[in-house]
Amino acid sequence: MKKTISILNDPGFEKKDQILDVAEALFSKHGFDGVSIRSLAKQANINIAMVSYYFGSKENLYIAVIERKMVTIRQYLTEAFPNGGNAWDKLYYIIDRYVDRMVDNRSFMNIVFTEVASENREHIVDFLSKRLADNQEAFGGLIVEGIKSGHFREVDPQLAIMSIIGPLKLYVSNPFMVKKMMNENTIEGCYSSVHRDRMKAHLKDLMTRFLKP
Amino acid sequence: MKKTISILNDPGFEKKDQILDVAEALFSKHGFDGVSIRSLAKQANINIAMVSYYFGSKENLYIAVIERKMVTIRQYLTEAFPNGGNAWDKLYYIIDRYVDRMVDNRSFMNIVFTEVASENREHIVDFLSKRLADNQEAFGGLIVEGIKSGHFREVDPQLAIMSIIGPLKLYVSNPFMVKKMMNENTIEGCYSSVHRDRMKAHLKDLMTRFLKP
DNA sequence: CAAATTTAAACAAACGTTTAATTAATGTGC
DNA sequence: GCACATTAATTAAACGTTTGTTTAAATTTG
Repeated sequence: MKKTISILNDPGFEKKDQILDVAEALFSKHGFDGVSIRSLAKQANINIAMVSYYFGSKENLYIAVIERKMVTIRQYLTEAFPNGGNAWDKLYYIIDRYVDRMVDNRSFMNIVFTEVASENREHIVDFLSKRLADNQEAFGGLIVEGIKSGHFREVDPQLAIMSIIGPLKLYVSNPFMVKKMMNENTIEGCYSSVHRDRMKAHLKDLMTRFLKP
Repeated sequence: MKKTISILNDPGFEKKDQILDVAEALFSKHGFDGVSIRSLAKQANINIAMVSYYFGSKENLYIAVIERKMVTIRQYLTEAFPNGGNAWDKLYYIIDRYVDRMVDNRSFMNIVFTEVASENREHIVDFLSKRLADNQEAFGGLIVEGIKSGHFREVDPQLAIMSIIGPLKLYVSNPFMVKKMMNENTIEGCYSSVHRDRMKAHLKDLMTRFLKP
């Protein structure tokens, strides 16, 4: 027995997480079908049988990758929203948080968007699209409120949401393109605090000009 | 021999194009590795050996899908640009055209973005990213010009480009999401002239507010 | 010792591709 | 226009690999 019997750790926690980390990165880059158990095992320095041992199957591993991050995403959603401030303050706040979350979880977000677009595994698609909808409603509700309170002009909330998520998704899911646009040599450089802040400032500026009456 | 020997048609033109049509749709939705020759042959109503017969290999078929559409894309780029009009007119014109092109070639654009993001096949990535860069420079040059002429305020051209392409890419590559947002039941409904025009109007509105001094 | 982990080997199924035989279409000489 | 040779198109079957998964033995751990 290698496992540490602890209330804090699941059995096999470290190795499972090590596999999940590699799996997330690979699934994000090459898609479900583009990742073989053997290549994954090689990169994670494990025997190919360990995937079945820990997760049962490749599809279960894929689901496990998603569910692990879903816990994090759910925490985001239940986080306390700042009470004070008007619609503008709330919008700026949520943009800041959203950029950080998307950048920090960009591998995962890639998997989510790809999975939802492919419509291959119905139950996963349903599950993920609900979570995406929750996220978008956070923006949507904010914009509707802002319009009601008179802080924002009357815009189509859904197009407003797309104007935030669109550029941000482009930023986190196309490092090759972004590298060129940002004049950076490494992928990490693209997501340094400099460019993050640049994106935050831009999205806030863009939405300010778009929403102000 | 079935082929019609004609200057207008390549030998086997119709069947090749029939295979390419199905291949483009499937590669777009499931990715290169997600498409098997057998499933493709079934959907295209051909024998599995026909892919090798016409294209040599699966990867060559993939390249053929890309190259076929590249001819169309190149035509777009060499099209005459309207001479009259100021920076605003040109911007509105190019947005209208770009939305139509992206929507009409959405399967292909999906393949392009996925391929560039995966960085799997270096020579294809290089080739495609150059074409993408050309497209983006069309926007970029326009914005820089507009700033110089005083029609636009001084913005970061690259972030401006991302603000156009981002929402548009979201629109054409996530029909599942868009179906919900647009309250449409079918994918075709999402790309009807109604929603196309809606997207055009929105992007023009968005950029107007973003760029006006 | 006993239970959990790790391993190498083997499994059937699916993969891309090739083969050899068959069918369909065209060109040629008359 | 017809028979025949030729070339192209199409097929079913088989090829060798790679796939995800399982097995049974070996190793590590408590």
